[in-house]
Amino acid sequence: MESRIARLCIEKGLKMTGQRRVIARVLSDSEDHPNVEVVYSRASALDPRISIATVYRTVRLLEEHGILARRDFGGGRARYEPTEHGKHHHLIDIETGRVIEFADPEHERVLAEIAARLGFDLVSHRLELFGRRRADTVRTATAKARGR
Amino acid sequence: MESRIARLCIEKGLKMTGQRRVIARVLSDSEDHPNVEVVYSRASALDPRISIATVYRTVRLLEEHGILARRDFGGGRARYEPTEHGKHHHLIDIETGRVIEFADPEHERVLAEIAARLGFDLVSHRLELFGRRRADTVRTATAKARGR
DNA sequence: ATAGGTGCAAAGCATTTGCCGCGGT
DNA sequence: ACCGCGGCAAATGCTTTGCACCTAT
Repeated sequence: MESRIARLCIEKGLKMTGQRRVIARVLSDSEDHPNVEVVYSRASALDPRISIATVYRTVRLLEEHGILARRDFGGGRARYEPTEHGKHHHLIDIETGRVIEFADPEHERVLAEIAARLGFDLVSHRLELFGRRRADTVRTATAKARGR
Repeated sequence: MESRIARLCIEKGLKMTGQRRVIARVLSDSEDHPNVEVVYSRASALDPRISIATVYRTVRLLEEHGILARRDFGGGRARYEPTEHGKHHHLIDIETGRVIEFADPEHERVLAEIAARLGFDLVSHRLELFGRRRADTVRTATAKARGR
């Protein structure tokens, strides 16, 4: 059966080749924020006749069509996640590189207000927190957010 | 007379070569967020015997010593600004690339709280807004923020 | 004197692209 | 059949580095 991202591609009228279907599946199934290298190795496992150039071309295409979002968590490689994944931001554990997602709807509004005050319409924004796990951490309900 | 950044270098016990003095001066005098290429050309104008490799090495050194902050405003090149420039964030005009600085002290606290809630100490963060100038913009007191 | 800085050119790394044969629609 | 896609390797753009010489301290 078609993966969620493959279905989005079809909706947009993109040509569905074997390679794209595999890459779409990998991305649909990923629960983390893989970089191109990782997408490539996962895709290769499903179908070895895929080149990394195609992965680069495909993630770019998907990004241009608003299906994927490109992220920069430091480390010099772009990382990707499906956009239809709900509004959230990222907290990167600087010791392990682990990425934790969190939502803060109120933030959005505050940022738009700041932009408006400066005479701008907010088009997009980037917000990443870099933190160190506290030694005395008690696991709370919110801390359950799945690492990605 | 020594530039502000040159003085910081001396305080830290860094060897002050002619090239470093020139680069320090360029950075001290810059009111924008230059990338390495721009720092290089400004430095070359003051003293042509400077290589771009030295600029790369120097901004890196200054960053490691906390004198410069590296920024990423998109476009694939790192940009730099002195750290002792007050806490602020950046709004990038997506049409012109112009960078506008704004401060929002309250933000800091909110972000630290979010991190704490997730069990982390906030070490650093990244916040950039990307916006489009509003056609009907009336220039207000806050809009005077100098583009950088 | 000597540890460290500099210039140059080459290497690195992530990403893009030209070319040409191949495959979806 | 036609146009776009994919593989490969070469190109690109930013940044780093090896090496031999030079300079602050």
